[in-house]
Amino acid sequence: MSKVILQIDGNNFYASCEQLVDPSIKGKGLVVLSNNDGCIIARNSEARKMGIPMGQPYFKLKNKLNQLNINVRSSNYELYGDISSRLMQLLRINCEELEIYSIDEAFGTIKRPKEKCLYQWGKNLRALVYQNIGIPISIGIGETKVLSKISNHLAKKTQNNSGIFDIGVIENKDPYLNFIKVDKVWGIGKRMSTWLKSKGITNARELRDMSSNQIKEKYGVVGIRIQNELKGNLCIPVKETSLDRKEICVSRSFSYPIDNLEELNQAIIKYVLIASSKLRKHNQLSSAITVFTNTNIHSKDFFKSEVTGKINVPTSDSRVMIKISLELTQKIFKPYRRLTKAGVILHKLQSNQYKQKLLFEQQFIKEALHQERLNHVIDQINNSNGRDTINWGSSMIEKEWSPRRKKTSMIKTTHIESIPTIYAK
DNA sequence: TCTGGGGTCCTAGGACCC
DNA sequence: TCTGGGGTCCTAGGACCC
Repeated sequence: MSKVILQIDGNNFYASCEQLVDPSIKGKGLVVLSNNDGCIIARNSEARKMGIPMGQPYFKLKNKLNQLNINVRSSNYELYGDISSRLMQLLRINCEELEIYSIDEAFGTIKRPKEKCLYQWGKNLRALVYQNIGIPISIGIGETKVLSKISNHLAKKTQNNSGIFDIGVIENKDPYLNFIKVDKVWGIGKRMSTWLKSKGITNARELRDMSSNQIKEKYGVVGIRIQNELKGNLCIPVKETSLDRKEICVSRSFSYPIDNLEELNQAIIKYVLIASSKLRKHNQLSSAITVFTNTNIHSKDFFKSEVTGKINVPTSDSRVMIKISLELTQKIFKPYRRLTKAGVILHKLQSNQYKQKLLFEQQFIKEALHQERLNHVIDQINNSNGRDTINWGSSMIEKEWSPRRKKTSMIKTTHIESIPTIYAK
């Protein structure tokens, strides 16, 4: 029995979720837009067949989408997050280890019984997920993460595998690796693939067989690991997902450019509140904050500015973080710039289990505990009644610059009042 | 007119130490 | 003109991912 790596993902995940809650759009073209209705970030297979590309700005394709009668949805992360956690729960039961890699993707491990192909096992899991969650998945199986990724790709690309591919039982992988373009290999991005192509390396098989010295010289351990994984040597282990994040980032584009400090302050406060409540949800504390802002990245005089500040005593207290962030915001702000985006990042996160004891006067401790309880109560109210039900006064100002989301599916799986009504005939 | 958001990991180089 | 050698730790930024 040998351990194999699984790579499992939801097919066209966001689009599948939208179709799940609105079956009337099944079989028709569908695209999902990014925040601010900016870009196309997901499309179903019908839209793909009609030639709708990924990542393109919505305004450029609006007419085409209309002509082709393709449905459009703003992204509804609350819905996708809920479907995702149901999916991951089910996968966790069916794998030995599970690493949740992103909202729609996980790596897992299971034991392979004596060189046996796991096709039937995968087929059963796929059916189970479809029956219980209602979305289609693809399963790639291989000796390493990089190979299981390639397997998953093959599962999607080849017709007769019906969403499952097991490259682990294939002795001569060359024909399959020849088929995978080098820039499709997991870990090879724009820069590396440009360099590889200049060296005459165009597919995964050639990357596997090229001189490792050459890779090492240019890309160090990162490059070598990818090559080794292609050879079947496990270098990037599956690590069971801990919920301890290393950073928390909250950023948004504005619906229109802003150029004054007040509006920037309001935005930053709002993002700090979201970030700090995430932090508390994970029982973590932060000891450094970055605030940043920038103008349109596509404009000629692109401007960006960021600054990081330390927090002396690690905290998850909204009030403390707002105070520090506003000082930082002063520093990043420059007048007469048309700012289109801003955000905050919390760094150096630690578990609040080891919270530094505040060895100061009784009064100080009392105040801190008080504040902790207040934050907790605010979180509870917002969690059960929706974000922004109750919040700090400074964040309640009317925000015209808030991102646009005009086409959100109203149905959610996390609010009882949004559950659709079904009438029996 | 309009071009997303949230992460991880690695490395080079600076600050500081003896 | 010449200006040690070796560590560690931290940070900023690059590259990549979905």
